[in-house]
Amino acid sequence: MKDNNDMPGHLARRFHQISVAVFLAEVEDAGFDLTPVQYAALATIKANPGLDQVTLAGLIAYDRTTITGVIDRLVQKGLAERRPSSRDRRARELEITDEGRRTLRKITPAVESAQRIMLRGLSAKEGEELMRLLRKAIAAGNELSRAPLRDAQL
Amino acid sequence: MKDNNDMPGHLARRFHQISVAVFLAEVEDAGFDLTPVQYAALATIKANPGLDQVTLAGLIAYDRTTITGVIDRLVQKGLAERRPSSRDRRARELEITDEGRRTLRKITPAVESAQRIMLRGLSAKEGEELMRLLRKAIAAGNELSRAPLRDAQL
DNA sequence: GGTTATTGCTCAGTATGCTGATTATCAGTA
DNA sequence: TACTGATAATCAGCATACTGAGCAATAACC
Repeated sequence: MKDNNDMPGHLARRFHQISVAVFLAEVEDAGFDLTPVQYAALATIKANPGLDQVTLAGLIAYDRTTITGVIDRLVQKGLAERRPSSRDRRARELEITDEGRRTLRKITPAVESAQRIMLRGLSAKEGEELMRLLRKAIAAGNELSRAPLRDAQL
Repeated sequence: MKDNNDMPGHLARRFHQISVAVFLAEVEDAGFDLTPVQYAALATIKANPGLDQVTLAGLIAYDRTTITGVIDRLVQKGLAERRPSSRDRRARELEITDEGRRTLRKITPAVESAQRIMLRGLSAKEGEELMRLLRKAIAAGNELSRAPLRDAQL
C-alpha cells in the first residue's frame, strides 16, 4: 500500500501545517498577534491602496467568503480600514492604517525568520529548488481551486 | 519588497489549497463523499486495527482535538467504529467497518488520480524531487507544530 | 429604457486545525 | 494505600476554507 509519504497531498498538508506553526511562533515571539493569512492580506492592501475585496482575494488566492472575516479582524485590530467605494456602491475600498503600516514594518524580521525556519532542513539550493517546483505545480493547478490567483486589473 | 511567490509559507498554503480541491473533485467524480483528512484517517485505521485516537493522530500528524471530529464523521458515515478499550478505560479503540473497507477499495483510483493531477505541471522526475524536498523539510520541522508525526509504539 | 446577466459582498452551514481547560483514568511512588 | 503526575478524550472558542444562497448594484443587451 502507498505510504502517506508518497502522497503529495499529504506532504502538502504537513508542510503547510508546519509553516503556519512556525509563522505564528515567530510572530508571537516578536510580540505581535497576526496570522499568516492576515499578514498577506495586510501587505497586499498596503501595496495596492484602495483595492476592493474581490481584487484582494484574487491577488492572494483567498476565497471571497474567507476574505470577509479576515478583513473584519484586520479592521477590528485597527490595522486596516474598509469603506464604501465611490465608483461602485457594491464594493468596499480597503486601506492600511498608520498602525497597520507600523505593524508591517516591525513584524518583517519575524516573517523573514519564519520563512528561513520552514526551510531549515534544506540547503539554500534545495530551498530554491523546492520553491521553484511549488511555483510550477501551483501555476499548473491554479484554476483547480475555487480561489485561483488573479492579476489586478487596474 | 518580497513577493508572495518568494515566501515558502505562501507557496505551502497555495499548494495545499489546490491539493485539497483536486482530491475532493476526483473523489466526488467517483461518487464518494470523503475528505483528504477522513481518507488518511480511515486508511490508517485499516492498517492499524484497534489503535486508539492518540496513536492515530500521531501516525498522520493530526491534532488530538481535531481527530475527535474526524472520527465522529467517519462513524456517522458508517465507515469506522469507536468502542471503549478494554485495557485502558480512558481510551477508544478504532476499527474499520466492512463498508469502510469497501469504500477504501473503490475510492483508491480516484485518490491516485488526484495525486497525479496535483503534480501535472511537473515532469515525473520533478514530481519525485518535489516530494523528496517536502519530506526533508517536513522531517526537519516535525517538532515545530502541535501535532508532530509519531511512530506507533506497539 | 427596460430586461437580463453579471458582479461585489455577505450569510448560514460544514470541515479542518489550533489554544487552553476539564474530566476520567492510569502509573509511579511514598 | 494514598498521593502525585501523566495521559486519553472531549469541550468551548477562534481562525481559515469551502458550498451554496441571497441581496444590492452594475453592465450588457434588446
